[in-house]
Amino acid sequence: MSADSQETKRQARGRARIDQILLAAAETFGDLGYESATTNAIAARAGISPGSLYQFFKNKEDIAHALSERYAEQLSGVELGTGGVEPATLESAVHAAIVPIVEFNRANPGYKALFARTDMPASMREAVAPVRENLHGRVRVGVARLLPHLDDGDLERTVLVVMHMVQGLMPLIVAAPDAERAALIRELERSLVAYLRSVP
Amino acid sequence: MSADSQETKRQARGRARIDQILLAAAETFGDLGYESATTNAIAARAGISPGSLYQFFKNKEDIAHALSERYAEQLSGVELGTGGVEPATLESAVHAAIVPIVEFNRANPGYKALFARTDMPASMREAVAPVRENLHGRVRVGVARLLPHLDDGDLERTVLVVMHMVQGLMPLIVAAPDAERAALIRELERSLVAYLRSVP
DNA sequence: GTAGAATACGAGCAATTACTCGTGTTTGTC
DNA sequence: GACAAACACGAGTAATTGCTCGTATTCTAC
Repeated sequence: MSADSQETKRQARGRARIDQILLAAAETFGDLGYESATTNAIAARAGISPGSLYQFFKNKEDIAHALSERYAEQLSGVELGTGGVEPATLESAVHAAIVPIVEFNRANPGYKALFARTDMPASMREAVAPVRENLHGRVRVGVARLLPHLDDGDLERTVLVVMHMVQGLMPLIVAAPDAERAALIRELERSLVAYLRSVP
Repeated sequence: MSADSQETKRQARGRARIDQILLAAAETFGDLGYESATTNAIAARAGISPGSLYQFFKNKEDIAHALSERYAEQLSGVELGTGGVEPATLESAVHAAIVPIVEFNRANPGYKALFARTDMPASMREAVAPVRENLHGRVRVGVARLLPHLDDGDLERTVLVVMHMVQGLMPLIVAAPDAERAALIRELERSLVAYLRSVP
């Protein structure tokens, strides 16, 4: 996935460049969206030349993939629950998952440009697989704990519905002013709780 | 909004061309998405030259806008309820709205390429305004009837949440195979019913 | 029938953009 | 210090694409 097929031995300087580039890419994707973000703009934002960018990433999609891996790592470090303690209610379980997800989305403007989109060119699907799988797996575990009686098919479908409900409302939440955002988060949590309770 | 500032008097031939172009645009948008669909490809699909296309639309965005207007018209003709008869239950009211919306999405593959996207370039927002306003207004009427006690702010928020829940699940529903689609539609309806019942 | 408007063509322009390549500099290793 | 590998540059290239323009044909109004 990296720039070279036979791994090049990165120097400290090179690793720092990769960080710069991924940061610049995240910002540029966040500002302009994936397709409108040009590789030259990313390089400029990172303070390097276009040629240097391609020393570390073999193409634009490779940048998206690396960024996706980085987001997946960061997400792995985010607790989406009550941290081992059994949640008292469904409400508190949902709340404990939604709050950090919203924070993550707010803190990473490039995230939504890559993942919070319904239309995605086939080439991008593969690039963003790391994050999707990370989240999907964790949501499945959470839903299975809440609704242990579901069979595989029903569980899978419920997970998909939950993820799409969250994804559908997230742009609204992130874009809203502070006061309205709190209200929207309550709506999202309420819709999830109500939905999960309604599962037979 | 049309190609010319001082309206040109369309002949029957011209109106037929506009129909061809909008049909070709809808198909091309549906296949490739808005940005990847080239005007030359639309012209080719419509069986005309690029030059002819620009006799009727001043640019690509103008095509999207005209298509949006057409979708808005078609949607106006779609009954999103029980047709004057008071619905017996919340379930039946939701069902009566969701079924035709899903059908419309399935029948118009270009629709999702324009509207069912979370990231939308600013230039496109204006182009798709006709459809958004049409749907928004009708959903507001429906929600206000179901939840007459909501004040303006709560009503508006509830409408937004409902629309984004539908929009979030629609790609899943449209893409699913027949058997799974029926199950997903049930999930969407159940989540909407549960959410609306949970509104204080 | 004729003038003018509408329709039609398609080669090609101007701008954009992902990416390359020749060249030069810095770093790690011995 | 010498050598190779990593890093860096940025002008340039090939391809794409939205759109134009000169020209030719068809329709409508009178």
